[in-house]
Amino acid sequence: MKIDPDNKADLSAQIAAALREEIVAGRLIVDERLPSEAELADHFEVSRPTVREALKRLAAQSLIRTARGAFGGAFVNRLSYREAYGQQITTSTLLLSMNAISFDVACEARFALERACTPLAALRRTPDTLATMRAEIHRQGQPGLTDEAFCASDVAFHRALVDSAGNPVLSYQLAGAVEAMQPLMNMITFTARSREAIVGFHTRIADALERHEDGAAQAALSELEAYTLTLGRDVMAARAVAKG
Amino acid sequence: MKIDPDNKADLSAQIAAALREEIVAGRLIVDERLPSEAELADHFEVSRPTVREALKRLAAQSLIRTARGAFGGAFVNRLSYREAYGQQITTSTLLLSMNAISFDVACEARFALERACTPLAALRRTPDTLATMRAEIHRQGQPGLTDEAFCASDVAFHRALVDSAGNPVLSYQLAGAVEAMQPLMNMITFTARSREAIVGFHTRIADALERHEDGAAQAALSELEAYTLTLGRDVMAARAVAKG
DNA sequence: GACGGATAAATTGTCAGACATTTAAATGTA
DNA sequence: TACATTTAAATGTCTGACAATTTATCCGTC
Repeated sequence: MKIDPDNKADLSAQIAAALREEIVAGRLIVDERLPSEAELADHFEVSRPTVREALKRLAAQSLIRTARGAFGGAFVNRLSYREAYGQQITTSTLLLSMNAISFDVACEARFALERACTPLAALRRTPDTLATMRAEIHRQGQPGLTDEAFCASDVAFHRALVDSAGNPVLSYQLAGAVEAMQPLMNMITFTARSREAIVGFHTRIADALERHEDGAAQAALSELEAYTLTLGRDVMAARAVAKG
Repeated sequence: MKIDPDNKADLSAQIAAALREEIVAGRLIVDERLPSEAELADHFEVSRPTVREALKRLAAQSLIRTARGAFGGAFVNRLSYREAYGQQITTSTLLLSMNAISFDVACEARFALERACTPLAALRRTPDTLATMRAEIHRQGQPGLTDEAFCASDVAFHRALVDSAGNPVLSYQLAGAVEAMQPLMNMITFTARSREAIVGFHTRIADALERHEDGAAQAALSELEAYTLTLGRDVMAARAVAKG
């Protein structure tokens, strides 16, 4: 574990980078215990608060976990799908909200990614994932459903669609993307009018997957994309009018 | 900005969560300055080191940046594509390396994602992205190329393919995925034998995109996937023999 | 010998105060 | 006005201490 030259950057950032490199390169393996804060401070020739700041940086990325008490300390954390999800959703959400991504671009990316799943989903969809999709479709048809609940159900449906592909790596990549784009999508589903149409598309998708028909699923997804795009443009136009 | 109840979790984690929520919810906007460390310590009724640990957690996620000096402080950071890339690659790489993802699953996910790009890439590929792909293909054919350089060129080619789709959100999602999976892929391209075949597939893909033929590009990608899968299984089998 | 509770040790979490460093604005001077 | 100096505000770092937590060990009792 190498030391820091006369770098001008923050010491805690340098130390965090050094430890991160050890972990990423596999020289510190999962569940291995890092030296104690005092030992690290001694090794890097800095004070304990500086070491602690470095460790907190790693903890923020879920690279380590800490335990107090004797035989406690910092341990290399096995990054779970769940934690990775959270990281990705936070990153993607902020990236989209902070960079003025146009609705069209986000929409295109989202549906392109989802269409990547349908060939596998048509092949491998299980009674379980189909039941989940049907349940969400049914919920989306309930009259008393709030807008928030409808949007949440929408996310759950698409997540089930992605999970149908039976590939956890794919699920990880896409669930984050779909969830991050949901805030952008929400504004357009906030009308009772469009719910019926969306339920129709969802039903077509579920039906197609149940019949193992990839083509039909892709077609339904593409039409849903086109419909979403139209609604989005209408909303944008309405906003422009309201503003001007 | 709410305070912390009698929670047992670390104070710095709680404070970081509170500030993160402010940023994600948009109540702290880009380039807005956070209160100084002393003011935050006063507000949350904790010491300055504790506040600093919280701020370092946010800095690790690129949510804030800090500047020293008068009128310095912590500012909400505009998350750039570049930073988001880095986050995603780190997360994805660790997720894959720490969770015993099978080669087949990773391979399937990667090519499924790439095939999601070809319809758009066939439509929008530019002379620029085509030239990049051709240049990388040429490099991959050089006899003296090291294995590391070949793998790097392979990544660059696939990245150009993704960029051809002309959708930055898609590029962000996929470049991270492709790059994270590269270490898994590397072991199988470490044979001179397979280079020629891979160059052939790459050429077919570039040709297909140049002719705006999505179907041919998808076919070439699928064959490359099948070939990669075969090579991977051979390597695995050879390893099993060597071990047993 | 076995069990249970007090004790000790190690480690992280938190605090207080101080000093160093950096940066930009304010001030003073030619 | 232009330039150098001072000043103030903020982050970066250090020292030392204490609190809280957890495990292992020791010891007495049954």
